[in-house]
Amino acid sequence: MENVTIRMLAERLQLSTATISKALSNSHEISEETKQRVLALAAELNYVPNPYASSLRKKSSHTIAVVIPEVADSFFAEAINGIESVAQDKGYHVLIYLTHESFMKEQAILKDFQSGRVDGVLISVTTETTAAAHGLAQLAKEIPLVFFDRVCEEVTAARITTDDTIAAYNATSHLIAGGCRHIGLLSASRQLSISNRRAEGFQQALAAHQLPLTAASVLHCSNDPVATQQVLQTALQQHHYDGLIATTEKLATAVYQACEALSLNIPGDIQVIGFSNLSTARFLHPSLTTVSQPAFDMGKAAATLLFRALKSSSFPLNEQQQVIPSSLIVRNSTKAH
Amino acid sequence: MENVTIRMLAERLQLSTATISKALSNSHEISEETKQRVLALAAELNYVPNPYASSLRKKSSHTIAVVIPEVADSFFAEAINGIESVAQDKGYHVLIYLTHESFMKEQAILKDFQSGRVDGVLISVTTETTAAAHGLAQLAKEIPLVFFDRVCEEVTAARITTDDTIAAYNATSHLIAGGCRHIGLLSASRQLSISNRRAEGFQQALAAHQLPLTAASVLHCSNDPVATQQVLQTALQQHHYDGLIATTEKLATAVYQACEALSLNIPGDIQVIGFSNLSTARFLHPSLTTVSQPAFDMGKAAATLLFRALKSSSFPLNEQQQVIPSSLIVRNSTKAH
DNA sequence: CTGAAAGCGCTAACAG
DNA sequence: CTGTTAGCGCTTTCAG
Repeated sequence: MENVTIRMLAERLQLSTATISKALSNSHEISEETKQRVLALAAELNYVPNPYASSLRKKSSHTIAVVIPEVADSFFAEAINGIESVAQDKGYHVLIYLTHESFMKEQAILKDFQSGRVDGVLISVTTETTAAAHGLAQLAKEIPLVFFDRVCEEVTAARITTDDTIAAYNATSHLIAGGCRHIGLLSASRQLSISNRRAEGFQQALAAHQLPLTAASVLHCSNDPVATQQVLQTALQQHHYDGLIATTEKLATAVYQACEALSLNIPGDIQVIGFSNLSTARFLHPSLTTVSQPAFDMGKAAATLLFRALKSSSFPLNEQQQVIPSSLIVRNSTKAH
Repeated sequence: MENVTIRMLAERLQLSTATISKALSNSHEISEETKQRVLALAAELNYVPNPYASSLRKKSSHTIAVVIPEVADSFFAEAINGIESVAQDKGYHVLIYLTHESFMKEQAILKDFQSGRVDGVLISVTTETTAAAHGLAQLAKEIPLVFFDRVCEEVTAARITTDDTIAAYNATSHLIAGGCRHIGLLSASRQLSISNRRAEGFQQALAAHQLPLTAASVLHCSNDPVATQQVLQTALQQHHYDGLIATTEKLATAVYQACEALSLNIPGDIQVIGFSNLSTARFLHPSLTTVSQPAFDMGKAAATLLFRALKSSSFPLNEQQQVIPSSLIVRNSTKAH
C-alpha cells in the first residue's frame, strides 16, 4: 500500500492540496465543515504527514539534538530524561549523539548540524574538547545551542551548570573535617572547565585549611578504564592518601575497585567522595558519600531554555546562564557528619 | 550567511546541478577532474548537504529508530552503545525514543514511523504492550523492524533475545542449591514475553526440585517505585521468603532497599539474585549475584541484522532469530558456589 | 473561504 | 562525460 499524501486527500475530497494543508494545520482560513471532512478522511486513510517534505519547505524540523559523551552514565541518562520530558511536551523529536569522549567525533557531529537537520542543540562536551578553532562558536551563532554541565567557557552560548567550585570546596572540607590531611582529587580532564572548577574548589578548600597542594594532589585519569585502574593503584601505593574525591561516576567505581585490589579499607584507610548520581550509591559497600548533581533538572532547564529560543527568536539565548546547586549526600565512605 | 546549496556550487563552476550531485556522490559518470573541482569548492564553501531534501527525494533517511522504555538502565544504555557502534560504522543516524513503559506513547511513536521518518526500527517493548491489534505487526510489514530483548512473540519479526528460560532456571537452581525453599520471583509484567519466559524457567526449576509453586511464588510489581516498595515490603513480611529473584535491574535495587528497611540480612535471612547489568553489582553490600545479559552484543546483533535488511531487500529479516546467552555471576548475595 | 502556482534542495531518468 | 527536465510532498504567497 502506498503512503497516503495530501494530494490523495485532495483528490478524494475534490479540494486543493493547499486547502488540505491548511485544514490539517487548523488554519483559521478554513471553514469548520471542511476541516471536519479533511480530518475525518485523514483519520480514515491513516494519513501521516511526511516530515521531510515539511522540513524541507519550512526549514525547520521539530527535532533537537542532544550531544553527550556517553549514555551509560547516570548523570547523562537522567539528563536525557529531563530533556525528553520537555521535548515530548512540545512535540519535538530528540536525536541523541554519542561522542564517546572523542573530539573528532564531536566535530563531525557538529558539522552535520549545519545542514539544518536539527532546530537546536543541547551539548555536554567531551573531555578532549578545547575551545580553540572549534566549530562550536560558529554553530552557536547559527542555531540555538545550550551547554549543559560540561560547558565550553570560551564560547558565548547559554549554559546550565551546577555549582562545581562550591561542590568541590564542600566535598574537600567534608573530608578535612573527617580528619583527612592527604587528599587526592581524581580529575577526568585537563581542559574541561568543570574539571578545572572542581580543582579550584578543591584547592581553595585546601588553602583555607592550610593544607599543602602537592604534585600528587591532583591526579589526571584517562578515559580508558584499564589505564585508569593502573594509574590509580600506582598512585595509591606511592602516596598515602587518606582521602579521595572522584570527580566522575566512572572514577568513583574505579576507586572502589582499586581499594579492593589493594585491600585498602574505606573509610578506615581512606575516605572517598564521588561526584555521582548512581542510584546504587547507598547500597555500595560502604555506602558512598556523593556530590549528587541535579541531572534531571539540568536537562529540563537546558531544554526549556532552548525551546524559549525556538519559540521567539528575540530571546537572548546566548546570555542565559543558570547554576543549579548540587548536594553533598553524606554516607559511610567518609567519617564526618 | 545563507546555506550553501548544490545550485550555488553549480553556478560558480558553470556546471549543472546534476553534475554536482553526481560528483559529490562520487559517481563513475563524472570525470576525475570535475570531481576534484567540485570537491574543492564544496570544501572551500563548507557545503553541507540538506538531509531533508535528499531524504524526500530518495525516500530514505539514513536514520534508524531505537525505541526503548528507559535509558537510565544499564541494560538499555549498553544496548544503545552496541547499536551505535554499528550505526556509526555505517554512517547512519540514531533516533532514540523513550516510552517510559507507556503503551500509549509507544503507539504514538510507532505511528509516526509510517511517515518514512526512519529506514528501520529496533524496539524493546513496554511492560504494558500487548500483542493484540497493535501497530507493531503492521509496521513490521512496512519497514524493517527488529525486536531486541523484550519481544512481542505474536508478531512475525526478527528477534534478538537472551536465554531467559534457561537463565531463570539456572538462577532458581542456584538458590535451591544454596538451601532456599521458599523462593519468590519478582516480575515486572504479566504480558511481557520475557517475563513469562523467566517465570517458566523459575517454575520448571521448582518442579524439578519438587518444590511447590504457590500464590506467593510470583510477585507482580508495577513501574512505580513507591508502589513496588510497598508491595515488596508487605510480601516480605507476610511470606517468609528465603530467596528472591529480581527480574529487572530496578527490582534488584528495590529488594536491597526493602531488606534494609525490614532489617533483613542478605544472604543470611534471604538470598538474592538480580537480572542486572549494573557495573556496581560487585561493589554492593553484599555484592549481588546477577544474571548478566549481553546487552552490548544484543544491541550490536540487532543493528547488524537491521542493516543487512537495509542493504538487501531480499534478506528474509522476519525469519531471523538469535538467542545470545546470559551468564550467572555468583557473588555474595547467595550462598551456593 | 478556497485554489493556482511556485519552490524548498536534491536526485534520477533520459538525452545528447 | 555533462545537461535537461521532472518531481519527491508539503507550505505559502497571492488571487479570486
